[in-house]
Amino acid sequence: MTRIPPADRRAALVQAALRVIARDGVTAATTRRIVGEAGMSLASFHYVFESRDELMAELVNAVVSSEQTDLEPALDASRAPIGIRAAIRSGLQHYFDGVRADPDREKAMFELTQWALREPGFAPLAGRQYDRYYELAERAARDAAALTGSVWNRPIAEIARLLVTLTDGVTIAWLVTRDDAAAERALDFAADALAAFAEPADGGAAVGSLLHNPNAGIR
Amino acid sequence: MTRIPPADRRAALVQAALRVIARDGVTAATTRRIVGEAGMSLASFHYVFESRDELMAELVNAVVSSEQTDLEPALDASRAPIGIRAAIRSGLQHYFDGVRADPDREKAMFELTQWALREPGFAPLAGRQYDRYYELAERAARDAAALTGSVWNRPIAEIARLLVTLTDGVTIAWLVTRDDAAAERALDFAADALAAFAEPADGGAAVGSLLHNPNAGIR
DNA sequence: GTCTATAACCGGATAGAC
DNA sequence: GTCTATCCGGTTATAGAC
Repeated sequence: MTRIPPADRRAALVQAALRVIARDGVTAATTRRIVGEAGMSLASFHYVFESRDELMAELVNAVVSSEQTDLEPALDASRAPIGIRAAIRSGLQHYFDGVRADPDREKAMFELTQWALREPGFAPLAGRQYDRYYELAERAARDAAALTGSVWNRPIAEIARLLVTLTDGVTIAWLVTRDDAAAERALDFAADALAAFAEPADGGAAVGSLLHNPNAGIR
Repeated sequence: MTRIPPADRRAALVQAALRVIARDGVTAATTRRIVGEAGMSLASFHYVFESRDELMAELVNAVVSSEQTDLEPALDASRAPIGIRAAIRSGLQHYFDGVRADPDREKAMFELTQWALREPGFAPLAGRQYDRYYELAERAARDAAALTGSVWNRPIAEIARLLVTLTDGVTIAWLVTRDDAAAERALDFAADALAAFAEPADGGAAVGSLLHNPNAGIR
């Protein structure tokens, strides 16, 4: 067959493995299934990868660095300025729409985390996966505040962790129950609770924060 | 060997499987490993179980019905009455202490859920697992309100779902990062946010709720 | 470099002796 | 009823032809 540069072959196998994992789970991602998905021979696999574990490590790294889980508020430049609560809620909705559009992908992310937690020597990979999540959440939190002229009154790293904690919880519950309405209510709750940690950037912040009604906007 | 009633043998195998899963994960729970753990022969397994799937189904059912994950506030009858926020926080701490005391068990619960979600025909089992969680959370929410003379101003089923969503998120984050301080902060956050959904049982509820400061008690 | 063929092993499940 | 021995398919990884 035509020769393929090893780097390209590795990348192709990682992508094939990701498709298999999304479709059938980490357990189903055997070397044979992966090379089948990639249209290669088994020997080609072991020509560019020492072992299945080596591929899995590269796969998690690829997932982590390409991860674009989107918590950014869906921006519409032409729209009127919105409050921080609406910005958070919009970002959460954006994320959740992604989950609903591709549940298998989300299931795969959880499976990869748990696989890494279980596989000896791979736990740090799960840590890096979550560091990346926190990084993305932090960016989203920063943008939401900037967009609405707000400031967070707690360290942004804490806000980011809460965001990930909440989205994880909502995602798992939805994957199990597929209850859209309950998920939306949980996102309302999350937006309300997080908005309580933001205040207007100008001086008159304290009063606004104190009087903020955490129930506002929950239907 | 000595004869063992089939029901006892089934139970013993389920318990052995649970130990293997907690120790080494669902993937490692092969029939051979399970019978090894139980000190039986492979044939004994297939004498009382049609297949490995049949054991797994019984195992999840056993887990679900014996599940005693404890979200109840740690009560001390001799202690002064406490507010709803403290009661919730105490229950969450109680739960989290359990997670920290036996992380493998918690990891196993997540793995079982994901295994069921993935295995054809077993998704309803994951649903029942979560129904049970919601049931336990609902009981805890009811008790916390009764204990503190409060009433929930939202359906208790919603409170229960939020509780499970929050504990799931906190648990996953902790299993990955092992960051105790961050978990405690998240539990503070959860207690504050949930307390906003409770009011004193007597008439003067509205004002108290409106003025409730969701940041109170977060260190 | 890429292939086919195979080694070496582990999985669930079963046959048949006792 | 419980055992040992075995079947058979699937797994990772490698050997060796081309």
